[in-house]
Amino acid sequence: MLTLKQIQENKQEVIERLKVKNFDATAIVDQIIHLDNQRKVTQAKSDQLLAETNALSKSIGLLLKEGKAEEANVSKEKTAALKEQIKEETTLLETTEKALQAALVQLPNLPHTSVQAGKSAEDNITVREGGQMPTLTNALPHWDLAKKYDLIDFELGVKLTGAGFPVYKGKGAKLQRALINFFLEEAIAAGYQEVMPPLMVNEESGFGTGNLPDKEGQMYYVEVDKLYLIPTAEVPVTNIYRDVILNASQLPVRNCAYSACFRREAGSYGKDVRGLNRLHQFDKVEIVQVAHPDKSYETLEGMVAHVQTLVEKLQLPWRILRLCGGDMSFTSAMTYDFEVYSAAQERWLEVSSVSNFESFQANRLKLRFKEDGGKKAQLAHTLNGSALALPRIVAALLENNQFEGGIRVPEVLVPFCGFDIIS
RNA sequence: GGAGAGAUGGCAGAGUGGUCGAUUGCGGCGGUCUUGAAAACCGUUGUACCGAGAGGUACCGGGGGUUCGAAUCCCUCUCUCUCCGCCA
Repeated sequence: MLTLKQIQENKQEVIERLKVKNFDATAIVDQIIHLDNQRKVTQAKSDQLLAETNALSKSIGLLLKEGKAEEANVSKEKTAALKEQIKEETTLLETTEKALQAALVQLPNLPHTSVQAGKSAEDNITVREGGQMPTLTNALPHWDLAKKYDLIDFELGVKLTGAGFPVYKGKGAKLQRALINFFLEEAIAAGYQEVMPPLMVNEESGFGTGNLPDKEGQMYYVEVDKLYLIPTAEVPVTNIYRDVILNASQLPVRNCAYSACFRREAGSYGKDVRGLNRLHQFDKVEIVQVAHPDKSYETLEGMVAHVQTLVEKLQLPWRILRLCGGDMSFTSAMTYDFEVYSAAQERWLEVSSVSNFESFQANRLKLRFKEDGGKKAQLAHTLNGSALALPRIVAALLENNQFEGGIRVPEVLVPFCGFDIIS
């Protein structure tokens, strides 16, 4: 969430920049400023009353020590009246703070000043592209290939769990492992430290990365234990740094993690959910960084460059989009999407999203750092990206590399899976 | 799941109703000494909010209560440890 300081000092700018995300913040910003001002007044009053009571209590202690019980009793009566007032003020303070918090979490992150306005995916800008476009005729879609070579069983997944939970089999399963290991090794070689996080998180973690309260319905929830299945490793990995104060010399912190990801995907339908295009459970390697505010956009470019090497090594046709304000997530200040082209579906599939959240998550997480020798802790910047999400990569690999005799496995994966042809 | 013990500052560990934001040790930072280092010695060392400042307020796992006053007493929740049971 945005900081109160940001909103108080740059009210008009906040409103203007959120227009780029098609968000009218005027009413909420006014409400926040009003509540914050009320909070300050209320706190000043309540602090002063508390100070008076504290002083009286101290004097009562001294009086009793000197055996002046009569005088002590007079003071005790005085505190009774003060306590009434304190209760009133603190109740008001609490409700004001709650209302303030409720208003604050409604504001999306400010898009970076260079982000273009726009309504939907159509307004995204292609910043780079590469790879060979496929020239296949009569290419089979990946769901047919998966059946033909017995790689993925969607119906079996329906039997075991439900739609969107495929069962990978034989070389299909091994290809998953190979991709996971390939992505992890690439990330480690690029300087990321691997972590293997829990697949469920508590409510605090969901709040820290901005998944709660607004995306509640997108996560699976285990009611009895009040735990959420993670929609991405971003959630547990970023929350490692919740309530942490780092030294500037430790930045940037770089982590990578493989995890299964769980998404309810309520409201999705049609060709978007066919085959591997949109699943309730899928595998992903995620990269996460905590960066110094002055360096976070450099960091973002570095992460984009890393993801680019992955799609290049896999020899897939790729392009990088910079998302317009309207297509960006609630929490992001700038996002690049990676898409790969799939030969049979004849369309671009999103396989990665790399974002800078600036201090938006850090503010919720209380993730801060201190300049070397500095006294004051300030909010760090957080970033993350998929590197990469498997299902659509698999879809594109199967579709683009098919030939009469089978499916060719990209060279970089052969050491990881042990075969070069699926037949 | 049953029984018991515990949760205090970066870490260790005191503190069982008042001047305790908290003794002390270690670690960190600064200094003295030294050619340099070590040792020794001296000083310093939490976070947030309000305030122009002086200063004030809150925080001893979370929440609630008793009291003029709570790290300290009571209730409750969470977590950790030990033993028993079960188990990948």
